Amino acid sequence: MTEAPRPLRRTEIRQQNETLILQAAEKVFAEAGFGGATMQLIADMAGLPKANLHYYFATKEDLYRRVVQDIFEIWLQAAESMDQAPGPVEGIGAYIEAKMEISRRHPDGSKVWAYEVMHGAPVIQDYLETTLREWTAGRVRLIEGWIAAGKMAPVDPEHLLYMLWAATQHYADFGHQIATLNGGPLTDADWQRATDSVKTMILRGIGAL
Amino acid sequence: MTEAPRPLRRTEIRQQNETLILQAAEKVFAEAGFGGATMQLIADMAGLPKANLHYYFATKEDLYRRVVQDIFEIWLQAAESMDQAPGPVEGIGAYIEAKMEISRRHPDGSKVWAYEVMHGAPVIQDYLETTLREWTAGRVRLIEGWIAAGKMAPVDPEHLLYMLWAATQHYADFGHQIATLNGGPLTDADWQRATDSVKTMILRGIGAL
DNA sequence: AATTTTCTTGACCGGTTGGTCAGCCTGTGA
DNA sequence: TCACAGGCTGACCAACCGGTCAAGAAAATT
Repeated sequence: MTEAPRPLRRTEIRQQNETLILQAAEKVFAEAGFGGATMQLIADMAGLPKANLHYYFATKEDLYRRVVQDIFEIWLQAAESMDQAPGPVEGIGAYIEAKMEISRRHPDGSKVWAYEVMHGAPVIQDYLETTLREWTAGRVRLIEGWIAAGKMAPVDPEHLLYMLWAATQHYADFGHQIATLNGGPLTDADWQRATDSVKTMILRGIGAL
Repeated sequence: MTEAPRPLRRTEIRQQNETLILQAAEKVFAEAGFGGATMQLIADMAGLPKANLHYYFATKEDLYRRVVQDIFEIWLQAAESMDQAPGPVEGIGAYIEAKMEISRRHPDGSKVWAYEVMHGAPVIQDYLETTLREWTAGRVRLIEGWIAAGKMAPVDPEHLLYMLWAATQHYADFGHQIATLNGGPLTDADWQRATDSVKTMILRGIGAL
């Protein structure tokens, strides 16, 4: 017997179904890519008829764009952990922890982002050229300040950022490969060890330890 | 006026067309993923009729599998640079250089590999479980030997390997993002600086410098 | 020169895709 | 209570997909 569904308000309905669809879409896009994903598959995963998806999201591209944008927001929030830190040990350490946590909690989102960038960023090119470029420039200045203050070795700030992104996102994007080599999904202890390893190697690599 | 095509031998024809198709396929699979790629697109890029593709490769999956396998071979060859090195500075240094060179020369291949692993490795799962696992186990022992000999800090060998893969392949898989932030494709000097940055940070990060 | 084998290709096919739409259902405000 | 706007969906469609095939062209073999 199914539980009696309490009547929902209009705004609730919209909110609920949009997030339901977005969650399903994130998963399907991560598993199959944009071209491999089908609206029918997303609909089935969301438990809704396909036509209902098109009521909330006009086209497949619109839906995909929303998924990518949502991920970008989460991704940018982690950046705040880097600011207002006295030095690289705290700032970069916190950033690594935040990014590793995202790789763990939102592996599908990370994959969709990777997929989008890998294929030339047809949807979020403007974000790369504006928001991401500005954010990067700001962190480069921050790192240069730390270097000038003698708090870390004179590494190239851009390539340090690339390494931070690469090392942390790798645990989401290549999670399947890691799990295979690990003999199964990473446990809590595995994730802790991974985070510690990345932090130790990078912080020592930039001469901050 | 077109140049008179010298008559080709059978083996030449087969060889020539197969590599022509494989090159086109690598590019298209990298740009669109397996699901987004179409045989028609690959055929157009190779300058052949679609039916001709199916003469050399029975199915789209067969063609895709060949592309992934070819990349895996190149990828494994770079591993040899790590062996027969007296210590981590030479071994890991050479490995980073080899992997960076692959990221530069075969960015499409790297993307197809990333795409394959990201989507659960449906085609090359057996390679991960056999060849890659054995290779990894061998390098873990190599690194453990270097640690025991006091040639580097006691880092977790697996996570060091993940960082090597992540940092180097990032320049291929996320090349578009890097080029955007860089204001254009990386020049020779940019690639040299990138390689040096990765080498310096990682080698210092594992206490080998 | 004749014959066999390999290679090439336009035309075609069943199945699937993203997207549409008319009509129905259901909260909401008067 | 009633009218209306927002939410829902089965049925449908043109376009496109991977793959097939028969018939012809070209090379190898006899």
